[in-house]
Amino acid sequence: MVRGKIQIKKIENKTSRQVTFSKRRSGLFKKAHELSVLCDAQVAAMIFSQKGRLYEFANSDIKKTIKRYAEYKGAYFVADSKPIEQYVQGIKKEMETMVKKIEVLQAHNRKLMGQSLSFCSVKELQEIATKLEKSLHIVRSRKAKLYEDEVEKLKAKEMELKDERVRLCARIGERPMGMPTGSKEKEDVETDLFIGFPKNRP
Amino acid sequence: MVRGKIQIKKIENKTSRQVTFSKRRSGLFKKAHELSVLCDAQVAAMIFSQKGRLYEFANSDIKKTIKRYAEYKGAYFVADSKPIEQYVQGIKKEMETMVKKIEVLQAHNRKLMGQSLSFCSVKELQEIATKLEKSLHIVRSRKAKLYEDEVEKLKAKEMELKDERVRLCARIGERPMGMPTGSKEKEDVETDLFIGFPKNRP
DNA sequence: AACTATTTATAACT
DNA sequence: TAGTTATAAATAGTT
Repeated sequence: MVRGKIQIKKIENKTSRQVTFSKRRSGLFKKAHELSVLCDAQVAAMIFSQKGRLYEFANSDIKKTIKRYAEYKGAYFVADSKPIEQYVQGIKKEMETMVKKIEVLQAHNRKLMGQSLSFCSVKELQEIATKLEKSLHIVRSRKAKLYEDEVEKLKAKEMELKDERVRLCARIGERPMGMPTGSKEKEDVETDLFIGFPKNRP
Repeated sequence: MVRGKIQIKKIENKTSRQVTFSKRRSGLFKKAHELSVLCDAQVAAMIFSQKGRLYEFANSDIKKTIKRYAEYKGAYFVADSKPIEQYVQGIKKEMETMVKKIEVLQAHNRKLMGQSLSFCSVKELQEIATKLEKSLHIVRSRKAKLYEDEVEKLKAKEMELKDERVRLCARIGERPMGMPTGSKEKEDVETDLFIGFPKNRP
């Protein structure tokens, strides 16, 4: 039984403090629940016991409530929560690496393009020149190869067309005529109609 | 006066709902305070009214309590709080841009180095060759200029040294002797000590 | 965890 | 919004 009103100050007896914690905690959560239902409010409560154990109540998703709280308050206070912080740090490091990579590539590019040579030594210039010569050689070879291939292809096509012509002439004139243009006259003559004795007969 | 126990369900009358909200809210916070003091616990509570107004209680810094809660729970749930989310989004976009930039630079570099030319057209190859020729020309000119400068410098130095020699000789031999090496023998002869009659005297 | 005397909270009203 | 009061609800100390 309650003998009188209690003072609101820390309960020194460990056992009764734990008991009171348990009772009042459930009382608090009950009240919180009733408030949320009766008044259609969004309520969240979190309690850490002395031992560090967490007890929580929320009528809706507590994370949403905390987020809403964060937005209401400006949200920055969660900025340094560790995992995100580490994540952002990781990204930043990656970015630095990228920036350096870009700088190196740009420098190399500039030199290959004949820019920013003011501080190059003769040796360095010689190296660049050698690189450029090699590249130029490769590019020219490649270009030459492409031309060569093209010529090959055209030749092949030409051959194909000639064959076709032979075949077609064979079908029309009943015998092949795969000769170059020069021989055409002769053939024309030979296939002309002729009345009377031929001139070249004895 | 209380006529009987009430049902825990939403109070439909707006006015009494607001009154009850106000009373029970303060009751809840009072209980929360008492719990925190009596049992030495860390307590935080947040309530959003129907109108969206925030009421909060915490015996210590509420932000610390929420942080502790976040750590206890794994902290990821705050990852998409808007400002950080936006920040991270911004960084990611920047990274994508960088990645693209690197790819472009690398592709350009490769071509300038005579690599990955397999899918280049003749026209493209010609453009690359032209670039390389220009670069090579610039690099060679630069190299030539450096050599030229070097030669200039050496010539200047030579002149300086000659002048110096003239000046020194003038001080030692009391008259200038800025002649090339060929005249040296003669001067040596003339300044040698000589005992007896000179040969070239009549 | 259950009991219960008493305090505390609060619903209905002013 | 604040005060009053009858009554419900919570709970301190105990078993």
